[in-house]
Amino acid sequence: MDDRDTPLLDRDNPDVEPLAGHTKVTRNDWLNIARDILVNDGVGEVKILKMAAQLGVSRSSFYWYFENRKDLLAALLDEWAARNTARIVAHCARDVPNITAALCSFFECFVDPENFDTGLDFAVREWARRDARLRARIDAADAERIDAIRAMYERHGYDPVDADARGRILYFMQLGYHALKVSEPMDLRLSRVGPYMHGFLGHPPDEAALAAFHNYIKRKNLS
Amino acid sequence: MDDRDTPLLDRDNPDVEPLAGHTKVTRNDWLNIARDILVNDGVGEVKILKMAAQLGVSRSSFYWYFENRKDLLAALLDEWAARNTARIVAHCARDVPNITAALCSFFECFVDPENFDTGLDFAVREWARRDARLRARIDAADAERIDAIRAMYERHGYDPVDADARGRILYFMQLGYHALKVSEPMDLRLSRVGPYMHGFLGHPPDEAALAAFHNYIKRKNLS
DNA sequence: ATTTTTCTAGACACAGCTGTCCAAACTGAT
DNA sequence: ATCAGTTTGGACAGCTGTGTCTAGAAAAAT
Repeated sequence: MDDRDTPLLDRDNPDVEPLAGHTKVTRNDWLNIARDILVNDGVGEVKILKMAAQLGVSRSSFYWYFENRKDLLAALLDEWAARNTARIVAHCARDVPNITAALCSFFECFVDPENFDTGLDFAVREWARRDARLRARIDAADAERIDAIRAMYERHGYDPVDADARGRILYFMQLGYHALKVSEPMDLRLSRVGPYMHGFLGHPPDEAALAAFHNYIKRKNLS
Repeated sequence: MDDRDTPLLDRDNPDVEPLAGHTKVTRNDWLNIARDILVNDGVGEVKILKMAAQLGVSRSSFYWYFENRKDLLAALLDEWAARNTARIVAHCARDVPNITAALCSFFECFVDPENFDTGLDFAVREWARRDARLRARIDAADAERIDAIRAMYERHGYDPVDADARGRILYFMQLGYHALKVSEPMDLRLSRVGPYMHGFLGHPPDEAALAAFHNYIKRKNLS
């Protein structure tokens, strides 16, 4: 069941400068392990006791870095907002020559886990089932994301009503794709981008922009 | 947060014969309330203490009807298997004149909550995240359901490979629809059945069977 | 060298949940 | 009316989790 190993700790990470003092773990370590549990097992399983054991550190050390459990969870939510919603908005706001390139920019978020963490996004949605205020925050995030897409369409000449409809379709479709955890090789996935795009745009996509997107994927070597 | 009221108890239900003895609750009451919590809040929240409070009964009464918490959860799972997988299989196995009618029979499961409880299905899937053996049981259920659909296609003349592909598409599409919790009025939903059907079949649907399906919905007055 | 700061450990209090045991209540049958 | 069977309540033990407080260890600052 728990064959998952703990994420790389800062003390074992060569990219992080050696921990000062007799520090054993960092705030980041707690956040990483908590996010890991959140994504894989749900909020309910984010337990200080369990994390302390996995980190090989006393439970009370936790309270040096966080006020309490709520504080940690709030930090995870802030990270979620920054890592997911903000990235989508930024990608949609990019100044690109045409709508095909704009959509490619949007898709970039979802093919690169560095940008949009789908696991985190769905874990937060699951979490919201037990928390009405969080549910409201998610609704706001969805609205903000959809609005960014709508604005993107509008900037490229779509009239407001059309832009709104297309924005929603694009967003729902993209999240639905991930909700079902479809797993297909990247080249198969890429082969469908053209036809999809035609549907999303209402006209054939710009081939140059499409080719650039394919290049981006190859360059980043995403599988 | 918890503005949900407890399901109708047998002691308040006029359709159930009055409880014998000084019985306050029934095994069914426990199951109903547990299923309710499972669907809305997840397995983690299915707590004997909380349920007893909601039922207005002592916690130890629970142990008259169930061995322990695991026993209750196992009962819920058995119900899930019977209520969901078995219904799909039964609907697919029906002896109907043509493939259009067969697909309509399949769809019946999903428009009528009496047949297939989507909330329960997804709650169980969520539950399985923390339970590898349950995950295996779900995989088996999915396989069984898909196989039933495949057999349905085959009975109506589709060759094995084609039947398999169409079976998977139909099943994944249907579950995906519910995963996204799309909420649209039934008439709008119905208006799309024809076009969908064409896609699922590879040829236009039989209009008579389609009309019969529309009638079924109206007769059952499902919204 | 000592003092201060930073971080960790251990003990304690407390709350929530499970499961067991036994007594009590109520009903239906004899 | 009593007895047996059925269902519930209350007390107890035990486990897991949170949060607080205090002492201690190690490095950094003076």
